[in-house]
Amino acid sequence: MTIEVLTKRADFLLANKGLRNARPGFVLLTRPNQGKGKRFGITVTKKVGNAVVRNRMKRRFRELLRDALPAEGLADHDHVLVGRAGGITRDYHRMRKELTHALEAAAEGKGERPRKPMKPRQ
RNA sequence: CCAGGGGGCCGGGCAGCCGCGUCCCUCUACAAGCUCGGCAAGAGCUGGUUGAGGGCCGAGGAAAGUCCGGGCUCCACGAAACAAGGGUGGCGGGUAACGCCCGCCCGGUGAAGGGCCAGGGGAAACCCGAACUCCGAAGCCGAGGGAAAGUGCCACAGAGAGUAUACCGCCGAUGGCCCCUAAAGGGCACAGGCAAGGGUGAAAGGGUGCGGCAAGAGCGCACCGGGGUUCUGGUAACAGCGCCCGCAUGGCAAACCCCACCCGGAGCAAGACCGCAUAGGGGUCUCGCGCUGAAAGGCAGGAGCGUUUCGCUCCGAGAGACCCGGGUUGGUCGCUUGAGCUACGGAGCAAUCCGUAGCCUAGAUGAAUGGCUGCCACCGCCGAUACGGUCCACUUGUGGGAUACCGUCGGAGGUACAGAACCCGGCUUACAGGCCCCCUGGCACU
Repeated sequence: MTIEVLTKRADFLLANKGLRNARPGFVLLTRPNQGKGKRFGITVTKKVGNAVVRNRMKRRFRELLRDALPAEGLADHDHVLVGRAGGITRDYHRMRKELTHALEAAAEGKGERPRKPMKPRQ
């Protein structure tokens, strides 16, 4: 089974209404998507850094998700990782374990309630 | 060796595991089209899609800032002139072009050093030589056209700031007054003369010296500066020699302005096509509805093209304003062969250009070009060490001592700035660190 990538802005806005699980390097958003399979997306805002920083963070997150989702991902859910300050400097393997725990918490229905949708950027 | 400078190049490497993007190839599956077939079975070909495997290539010197200049695309465009606005500004060259680059000119700055010189040493020859000042290379800096075309401004301070001025001061020859008088002389600072010195200032209407004078002053002279000009050299900017002028017109043009030259506008969200959507949309208000014709259309008229002339376009029975609704956040093309890169040869001081041969070197779009691990490399820091060198001593191959230096060993760290988004030529800014080359002056040696 292939894992699709989210590309539409509307999908990200919907995911923002799902469960939030924050970790030092990232925030994991999960939300059921009515049987469209496992999908993922990555959000790194300009607040985090310049283009080099943002691209590097996206590559690391993509690597984390590629490793984690097939086994640990939630079926028929959208997964969105939001970049935070420590996303680059934090040890990769440590973040990998943190992602596992975040996914487990999401599968059990734990996590914060959704925040209010942010104002559209750009 | 000392001193002062300039430029170019690179900007981590290797290995393992896993992964991404374009393109190509093989196989598999699916349906389609075409051809061949007895129009049967079937075979072959073409492009597409799904999946698997393999191969090639895959960020920068600034990809950045978006400050200039182009290509390309669309819009406007009949032409020229003029106006407006913007830009550039020593001269020559290079270039597709530039506000860029190269060479040169001018002004300023510029180390060691040199000239002049007070003075010192010396019997002399000669030597040393302060301050001021002058000459000093490469390099660096210069919005570097015009201030005798015009207008304007020059704050504060100051007496006076561009028709110069007279506060302190100097003088008071001449005239006046006073003293003493035979005469000479002396005094006062009244008339008046002066602008040297002081003071103010960013700037005081050439500077230094000598003469001159009552005191002064280009008043006269010498040198320096400045202006004009003949000639010579140079493509030119300009430079040099000579002659003349006693000096007559300070700064600001990044204040207006004048002169010369250049310039249509918008940008790949350009633009083209496909799909979707709208169904040639709806509502309200205002103004208008001339002639001809069956109609299409034509004419009058109106509007626009910066202006003018001729000319062109549109409307011509509808037009305008406002509100509501729809589309532009799908796809394909544009999209990478280009002022291209490399090598060799040639022209040129150089920027750069010419010739020949070879090469094809990212095309993503929630945006590929990577993630993790190990080893190495480089850098400074901390610590250890007398094993090698530097250092000291002498018995000249031994001893001593310190960790300041180069090595050696160990440790904890760091490895920058930064990510193509249509493409080029520049500029500017950011940058851990490494490598290389060159210029100029001086000293020493050969």
